Amino acid sequence: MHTHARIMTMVMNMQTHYDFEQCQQLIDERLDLPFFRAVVDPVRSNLILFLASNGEMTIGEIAEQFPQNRSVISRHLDLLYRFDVVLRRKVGREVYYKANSKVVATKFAEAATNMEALLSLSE
Amino acid sequence: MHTHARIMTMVMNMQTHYDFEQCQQLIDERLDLPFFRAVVDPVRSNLILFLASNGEMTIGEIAEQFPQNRSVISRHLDLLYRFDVVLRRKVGREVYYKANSKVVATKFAEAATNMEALLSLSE
DNA sequence: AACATATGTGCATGTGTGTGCATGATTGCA
DNA sequence: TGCAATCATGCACACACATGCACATATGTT
Repeated sequence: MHTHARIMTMVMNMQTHYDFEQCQQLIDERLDLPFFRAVVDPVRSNLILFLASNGEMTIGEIAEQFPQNRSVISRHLDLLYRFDVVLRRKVGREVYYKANSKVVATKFAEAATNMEALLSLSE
Repeated sequence: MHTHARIMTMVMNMQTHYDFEQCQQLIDERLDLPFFRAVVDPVRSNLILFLASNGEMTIGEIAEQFPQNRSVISRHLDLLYRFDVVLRRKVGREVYYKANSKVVATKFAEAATNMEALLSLSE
């Protein structure tokens, strides 16, 4: 085994014992909980995919396709907007929403990478 | 551009308009919402990292390090166990828990891949 | 058997949030 | 200006769930 590879393995398996506070901070830095709590929801995840596949639509058009009330859809979309998950623009009295797929995909990819790194502490 | 590459691009960008029901089913198949709703929680995500870094511990030992009551920690761990996020074994009257890091990392990686594929419907 | 320790569980409480209705605000149109 | 359409928001209600206490259960010890 090469020296370089051995060192890399040591670094990767460096076993650290984090206490509660350290875990708190690491999770906070590497896992965007508010984002995931917004996305990992039956209605909102459905909305994201729906917008990603159907393109830009108004709140009214979207709400027609969902069992929830229009005001409920409006609030869900507003929440997703605050997390940059969807984009919106106002045209007259209508508000058009569309998925911000890149952000969602990136967030999931980042989380996967970070969790992989965080949990691979061996032991 | 090669014919093969052109076809791949077409497939990847094939634009499909899913209705509510189809989105519901696709999300259900490709995003394990119950799993993420279990993991994406301030206390439970902390527990996972804590166990991943500190190795196997009893409920009492774990609870000493957390602000929550021991019974609360017990219930959180039991929930994580039901999603295969942690492993446990009973030794005498003590219950030892440890992180099932592989499952967590795999789930996040799968979700990232699936979301990337689901949301890359162009448009 | 009697007691101590570790954990599970029933219960009450508080908090967050999803939901729909009613209403207000904004914009377009006649 | 008056009216209709679209959306935002205040409000009440329901429900899920996190929490801690008290107690039950299981196991070890004397």
